[in-house]
Amino acid sequence: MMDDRFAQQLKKGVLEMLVLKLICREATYGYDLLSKLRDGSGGLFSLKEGTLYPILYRLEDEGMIASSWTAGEGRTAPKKIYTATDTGREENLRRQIHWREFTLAVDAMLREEEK
Amino acid sequence: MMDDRFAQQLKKGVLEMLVLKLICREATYGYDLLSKLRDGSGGLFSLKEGTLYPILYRLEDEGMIASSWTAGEGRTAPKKIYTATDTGREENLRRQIHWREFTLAVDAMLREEEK
DNA sequence: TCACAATACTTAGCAAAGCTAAATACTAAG
DNA sequence: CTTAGTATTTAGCTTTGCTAAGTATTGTGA
Repeated sequence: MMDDRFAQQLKKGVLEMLVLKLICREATYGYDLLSKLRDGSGGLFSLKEGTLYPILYRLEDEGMIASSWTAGEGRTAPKKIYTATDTGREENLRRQIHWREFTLAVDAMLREEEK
Repeated sequence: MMDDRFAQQLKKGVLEMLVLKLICREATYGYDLLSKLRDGSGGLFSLKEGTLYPILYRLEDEGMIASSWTAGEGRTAPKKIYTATDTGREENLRRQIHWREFTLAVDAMLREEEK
């Protein structure tokens, strides 16, 4: 498993982008996001709660997402459901576009021929 | 010009990967790397010296690159020339492979259809 | 009933790396 | 001799992912 400093640093920014994207896709809560990130990335984004929750608080502070509590349906503890705001959806698009431009630029630099 | 927190964070790790790559391609020195990064990325990686030099010291500390001074040829100040070591070349390949896998995984998550 | 596992959220503190800013030094040109 | 261009060094800040530990609720099984 590759989980050295390099692998860790690459996630900076990307993680928050993915969380925002997932919430834009469908309103959901923290613990569920952990599974979605883990399963949707082939294990590459297997976060501990301590990594995810601060991201959610940050996104909420910045007005990208909004939260509301729901009583634990059936058998589980109460959940804090997060929904994307309009600001969040705009920012989500902006980030995806920038991510695209960014990776294109990096790939171009990596591709340049050896001398 | 997009240079907010998001844009900044995306560079984490990538910058060091690109610097190592450029030195693997051809032995060179700090100030020259600044131009190569700026020009090769369409201005996306327009670093100040204070960003680049710590990367070089880190790579040297870790044995990825080695340095030697050359007297300023012609009209300029002395230069510290960096050359990739065998370790550095191996690590360079490893990082490029990981970068590829990483971006593929992220792109796959971004692509998943909206509900 | 009562302990335990599963679900779910919170918080504190650390480490890594990019950023700004400023200082130093050498050479050529005016 | 002053200024501009080249080149390296260093200090200190900020953001964000990481580990680790803790709290609370509910259903299940001994």
